[in-house]
Amino acid sequence: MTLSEEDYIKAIYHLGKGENITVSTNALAEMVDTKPSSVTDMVKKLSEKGVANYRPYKGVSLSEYGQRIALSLVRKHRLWEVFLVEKLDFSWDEVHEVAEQLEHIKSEKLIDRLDKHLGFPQVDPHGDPIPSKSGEFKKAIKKLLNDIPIGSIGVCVGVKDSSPPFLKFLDKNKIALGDTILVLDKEEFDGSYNIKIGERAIHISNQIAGNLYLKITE
Amino acid sequence: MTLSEEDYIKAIYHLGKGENITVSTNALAEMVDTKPSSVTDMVKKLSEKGVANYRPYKGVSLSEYGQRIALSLVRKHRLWEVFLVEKLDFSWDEVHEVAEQLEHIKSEKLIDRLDKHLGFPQVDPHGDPIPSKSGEFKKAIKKLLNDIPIGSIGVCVGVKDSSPPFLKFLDKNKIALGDTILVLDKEEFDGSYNIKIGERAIHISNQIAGNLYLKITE
DNA sequence: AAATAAATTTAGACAAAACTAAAAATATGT
DNA sequence: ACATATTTTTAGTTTTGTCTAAATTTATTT
Repeated sequence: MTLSEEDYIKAIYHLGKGENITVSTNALAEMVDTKPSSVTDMVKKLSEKGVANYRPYKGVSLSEYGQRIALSLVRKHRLWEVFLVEKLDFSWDEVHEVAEQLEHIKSEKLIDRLDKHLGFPQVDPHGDPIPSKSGEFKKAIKKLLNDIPIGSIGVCVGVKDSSPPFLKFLDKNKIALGDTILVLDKEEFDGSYNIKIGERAIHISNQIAGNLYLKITE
Repeated sequence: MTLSEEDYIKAIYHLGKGENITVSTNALAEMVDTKPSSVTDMVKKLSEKGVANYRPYKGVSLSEYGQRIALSLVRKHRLWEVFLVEKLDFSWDEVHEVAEQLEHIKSEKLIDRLDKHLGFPQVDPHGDPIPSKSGEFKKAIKKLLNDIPIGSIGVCVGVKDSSPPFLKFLDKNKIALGDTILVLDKEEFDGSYNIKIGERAIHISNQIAGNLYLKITE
């Protein structure tokens, strides 16, 4: 696959939310930052190659084969993101652009070895799961901390309330986006939580918990 | 610079041996695996861009600017090679193809961080020096072990005699291509050497030393 | 120094991936 | 249901990097 073809495949995959949903020409054009007419051309080509199923005026979806390719690209992308954060000290929000380039490197051995080097990580720095070599992976969902079962592990991916006092609280308690959080238990009395961030256990009110989004994989 | 342009720049650089030598169209065509007529086109473009100096029928050389680009590509290539060997356990001879792709990734930060992650290596797995960020670097030369000064450090890059008995000797003594060798001293009596391979000190005859090529940087 | 050989360039085409403008199909509003 | 708006496709160009074949320049022989 060429670089462009791979970009389209990934775009179809992401617009279809991982399910095998048909996506529109316009949506695709927006996603890959090009004109609809260019999308029509490319989508015909992908269809001829057996990567996608295209019906004029009806949209495109990925074939089995196309999905395999998409998952392999997602796998590469997320492994590189882990590498950038864990080994090269990139921050949470700097990795995407570089991973977007690295995911196109063609070498099976490279990815296998990278996976091993990183200790076979299950999720990327945004809490999204990394597909296995054979393409299996669990879905991730974003939920408020007070809405997920005790014992879950998730990655902090956002806040509901972004007022200065709340952000200040997070800062003071060293809770940052990208942190991995384990939900230890919940107090029946006031609905407060004991959670663990890395090696550090802390206690937070129900109100705090209700403003923290975690990404968890079931 | 596009991928193709970068490939040409690197080819001009390597054919010119790092010096600023004028390179022929045919030689370039062979190097980048294309037809001479395509080279003519590209070389005109590079010249217009200020990357190269081209005179019809006379050949091309890199401009100052082109040389800076070439050195940055060489730097990236060699750093990635170190990464592949040191961190991902690739062997000596598997790294080139993958590094050839990785060198085109565009991110200054990525390379700076990679450099740091690797401990600011001075040479790649083939014993070739890694240019600094600003483009300085020492030349490497290939010499027989019995032809280099005591105290030198070099990387084993080849053998003069490749007969089975000699290769067997190397194997038995765990001397392999890519090994870093320190020349400790030379016996006046028989011209034999004490050398250190990694942490291991061994003794070899002058005849052995005369058949081992090391790459050293002065 | 003329004749031949080799290297290089020019001219014209092609494939990939994009674009613009116009046409066709589908969707929407009243 | 008809008119209009939106979406999508078609047709025809453009750019990048390549190619082939022919023409030109440079190098080598004799």
